[in-house]
Amino acid sequence: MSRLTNDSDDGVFSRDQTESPLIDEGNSGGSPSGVVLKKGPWTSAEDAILVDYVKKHGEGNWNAVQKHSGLFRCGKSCRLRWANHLRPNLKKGAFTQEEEQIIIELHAKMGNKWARMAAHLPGRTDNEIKNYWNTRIKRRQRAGLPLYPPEVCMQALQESQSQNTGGFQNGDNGHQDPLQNTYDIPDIIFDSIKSNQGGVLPYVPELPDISMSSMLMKGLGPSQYCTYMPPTMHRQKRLRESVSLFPGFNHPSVRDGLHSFDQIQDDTCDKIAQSFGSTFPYDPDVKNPLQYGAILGGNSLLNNGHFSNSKPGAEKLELPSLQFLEPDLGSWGGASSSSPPHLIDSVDAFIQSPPPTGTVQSECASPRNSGLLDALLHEAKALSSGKNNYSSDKSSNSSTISPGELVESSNNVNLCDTEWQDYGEPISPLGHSASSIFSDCTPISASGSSMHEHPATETFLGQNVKSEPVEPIWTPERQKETSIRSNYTRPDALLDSSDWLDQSAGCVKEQTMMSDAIATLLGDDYGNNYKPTTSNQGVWGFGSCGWKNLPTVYQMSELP
DNA sequence: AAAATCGCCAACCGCAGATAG
DNA sequence: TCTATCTGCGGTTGGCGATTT
Repeated sequence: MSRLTNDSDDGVFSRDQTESPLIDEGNSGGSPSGVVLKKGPWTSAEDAILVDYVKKHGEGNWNAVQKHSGLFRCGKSCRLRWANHLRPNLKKGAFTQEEEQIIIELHAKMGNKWARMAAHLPGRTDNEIKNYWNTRIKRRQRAGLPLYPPEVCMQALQESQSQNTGGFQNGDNGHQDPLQNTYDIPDIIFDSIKSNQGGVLPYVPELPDISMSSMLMKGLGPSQYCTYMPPTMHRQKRLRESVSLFPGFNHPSVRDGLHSFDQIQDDTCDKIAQSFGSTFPYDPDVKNPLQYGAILGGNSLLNNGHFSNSKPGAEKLELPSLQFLEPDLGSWGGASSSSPPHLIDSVDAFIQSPPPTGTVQSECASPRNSGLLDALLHEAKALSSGKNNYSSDKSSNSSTISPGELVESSNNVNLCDTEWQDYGEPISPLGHSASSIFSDCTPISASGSSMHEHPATETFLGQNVKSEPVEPIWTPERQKETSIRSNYTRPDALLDSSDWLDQSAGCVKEQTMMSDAIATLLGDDYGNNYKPTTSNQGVWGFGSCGWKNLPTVYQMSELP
């Protein structure tokens, strides 16, 4: 048959090897002589040969291994085996928490640059990191959790702001030490922020519909909006995963009250869908982050009555890095009538733009295989190209919320507004008044109707917004259940139970949805390992104090 | 107890850049 | 300058054990 079996006298080839030798397709690394090269798992004998060869000849010239060692493996396979398993100083076993944190940070900065990431993790291979990340993606997506902890995004934004190097750096960020948190964020993001501070709200009628919300949805992971989550996962499993992802929930005090944490997500989904009248059909083809953003914007448009012309089947633009986003985007993108949670809306409102009018992606194409935040930055750069087009002409963009409306909306929620002012307003992590987020996320119904009442029309920012409940399964019982559980989505919500009643009841009539959204947005690693840093608090008002109100929000949700 | 599902891991594949001839 | 080869990287697949239904 081949040398594969004939030369087994050296002990290299085990029985399983000779039984089904695979023919190397002859691509790079294949045997030029056409000998049958083995594929599949390596045996210890093969490992020994390879190790011995490398000891003698050093790394490299992998194709010569087959020629000189009698090892019938292609060069690529040898290199891979050596790099991933045989080379010295390899660290085996599960990633430590520190390593995981580093990976998260690195990925936030680099994207899917596994090799670069591996360079920052001694003893770890790119393959390991890649596998870990892919598993993490699956797990968190299934659990409806954001991919990145908030502090990662906030840190990225914060440090980018402080960096202020005045230029968008090239896509190759890997040369910087991510461990130093030198994230490369285009200044455009912060130009917008500064504009907000100056009272000149960015209004970008001609900008592609890339918004901070979409950026956040990407950066934080759209998965916090579990609406796209495939409903196939058993609730118990989701509960398990949720708990595993929220170590804090293992605490008895929390766990005892968490009779069905996964229900939170379901409820969140229900509420969101209910509130926005969508089932968020899954559409894996919709990869357009811009459309994604447009849809997000569409929500804010719903809120303020200026509906966007984002529509189903809009241009499909590829994500620079699809990864886990694809289905997520699709879930949103497939429903023009649907809207994501309010949380993001006011972000959009500040960097709102018309729906994509062209192939913006081509203008801001991220480097190949870039990661989420990476792609995010490129989008932002594209945004920057149109930044100068800011205009106050509201009429030119029916899809844009006006600054005035935002201010107005902010005033509707004095509680949140005040808190944010106390902690750094108007600089918010999202580049604008955080209170506007709260206000937007906190539908103030003039009629006082609650979301669970399926109001045919809700008043957002003084405008009537049609709400199209999809699943008439929302019940007061479920709402109560959800509200209670919502308190557990952020462990710290349990800590503060005294002052929330003092808060304006008018601020929170419909808190549940928002709290869920925020919980999903922050709850993940917040409850896990989010240790607000001083810098976080100081710059963003996003530290523990900055979110002081969140527990209130949750607790308020328990109001009858 | 069996089937289904999932997570983890290892390995392969294809592409692209670098380098040598 | 062109071509072939090597090397590295990222995406994907498949196997296997564990867990769940």
